[in-house]
Amino acid sequence: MADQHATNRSVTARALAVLETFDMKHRRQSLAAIARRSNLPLTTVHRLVHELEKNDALARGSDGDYEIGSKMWRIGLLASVHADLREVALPYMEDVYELSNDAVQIAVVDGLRCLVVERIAGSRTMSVMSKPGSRLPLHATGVGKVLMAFGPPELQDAVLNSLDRYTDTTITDATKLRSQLLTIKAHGFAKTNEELAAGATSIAVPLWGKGGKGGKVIAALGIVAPSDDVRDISRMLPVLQVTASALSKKLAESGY
Amino acid sequence: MADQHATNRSVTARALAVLETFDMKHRRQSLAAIARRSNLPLTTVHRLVHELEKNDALARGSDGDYEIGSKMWRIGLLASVHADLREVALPYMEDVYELSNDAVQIAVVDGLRCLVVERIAGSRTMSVMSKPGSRLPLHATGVGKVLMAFGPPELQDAVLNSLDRYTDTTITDATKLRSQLLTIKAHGFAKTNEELAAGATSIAVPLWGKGGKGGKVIAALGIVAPSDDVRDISRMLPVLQVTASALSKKLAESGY
DNA sequence: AGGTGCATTCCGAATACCGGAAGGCTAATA
DNA sequence: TATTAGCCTTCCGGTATTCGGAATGCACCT
Repeated sequence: MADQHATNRSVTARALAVLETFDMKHRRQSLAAIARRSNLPLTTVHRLVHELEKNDALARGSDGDYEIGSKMWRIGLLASVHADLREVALPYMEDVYELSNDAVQIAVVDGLRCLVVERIAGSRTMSVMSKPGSRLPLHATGVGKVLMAFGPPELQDAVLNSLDRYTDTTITDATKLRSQLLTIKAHGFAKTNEELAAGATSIAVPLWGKGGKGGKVIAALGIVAPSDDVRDISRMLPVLQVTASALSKKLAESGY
Repeated sequence: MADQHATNRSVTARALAVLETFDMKHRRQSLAAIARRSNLPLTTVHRLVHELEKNDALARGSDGDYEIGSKMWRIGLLASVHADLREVALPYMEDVYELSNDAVQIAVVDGLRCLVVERIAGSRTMSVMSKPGSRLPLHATGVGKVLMAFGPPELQDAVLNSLDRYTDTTITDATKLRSQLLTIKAHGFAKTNEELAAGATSIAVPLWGKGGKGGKVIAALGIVAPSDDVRDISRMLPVLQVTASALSKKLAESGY
């Protein structure tokens, strides 16, 4: 199984595969590294990478390594998550941060993961895990569980089908999680306790698009706090709910 | 002349051409619109767009229109302008903003234009022209003139070769601009007065990478203010210079 | 009912892409 | 200095992939 790569992939798909070998941990890569990570023959990558470089999609550092070019950046800014969601949500997130002083984040569903669209936090806060652009597991984060709970059944089934473990409190039992999702949907918020990383709790609520609570959940808003904090993270629930309600309206206005 | 398009372009180039038809004014486009704007046959675009959609590079709205997908956004965040420059510069820019209350921006050279990497400004400030990701002319902006003045001669020649006019004070005389560039290089800063848009002045200074003032200029930091402001924009020069110096060191540290 | 604009499917022909093989380069090894 | 082990690059013949015109089906005007 596992995508026998190479053949049977269009040029476009291969080119994208090349671009996808880049991530936060691999911002600069040698030609050979790209070839390895993309499962493509070296010569093929060589050709593709040159083509991409010629078109400013990749840039080449002085040491010969490749990196994502500025054209990719410019194009990426036009994505809806950025231009529509992030742009509108940021001021609201700042309001929440003022009150909580814990990391505030907003996320959407992306495939079977949860894509962090924006995150604000004090300089010292928590893991590097959830930078904007990170893709976290749906079942082990507050925002993720909200997105699952309010998402389509197909999504739930697919995710429930393979629940990776990250800590010893990660919920990996499908039945248990499924019932938790029902509770979340009923109560309108989700909590996690050290399910992704030790020492971190989180709480999250849904953001609704056009049609308000009758419509669809388009994103989730949540905060992450150290689990040894004497203040209970639940105290922030009302703030999150009020903010989510205001933000939802705003998002609906701007066409979401 | 003028790229007879179509033939003689690789698949990769065509795919990128498709992506490039998107910009701030065209965030969502129909298939036909993409075809028109990319100068590619409709069927060809149809195929490419499908391929891109299948790979999450494009997404399709409910109305059938296409938009840039989240994958593009994620990849774009890895670009050096974003992850290295913007990330480091932002706090410094905020300091400047505190003091000036005018739009603060940072830009790099991108081809024959000047790419706005980040900009902070009060909600009411100036043109929409310079959002992050915008590509402004080099010869009619403060940051642009700095980048030209300290840039390689080839860049200067190329730009001086066609100086578009935007206002009646835009400098379109190559000789005049060339001498101004010398002054800028000597004094270490550039000013503009309504050269890109009526009612706006600007002032800008260079940011140096590794090697300090002996090294290369990697970006420019500037502020834009209404030209009818009673306070002279030049009062901010010292602040810009001090900030630029501190920021340059920081950039050098983080490998720039 | 005819016209315009858009999206989609089909298919034969052409060509742009594939990727193995071979050579050149710079370090590290012996 | 010879030897290995990386990496990057160029070459080239064969074929799989892409190309795009033509034709169809919409939905919306007039």
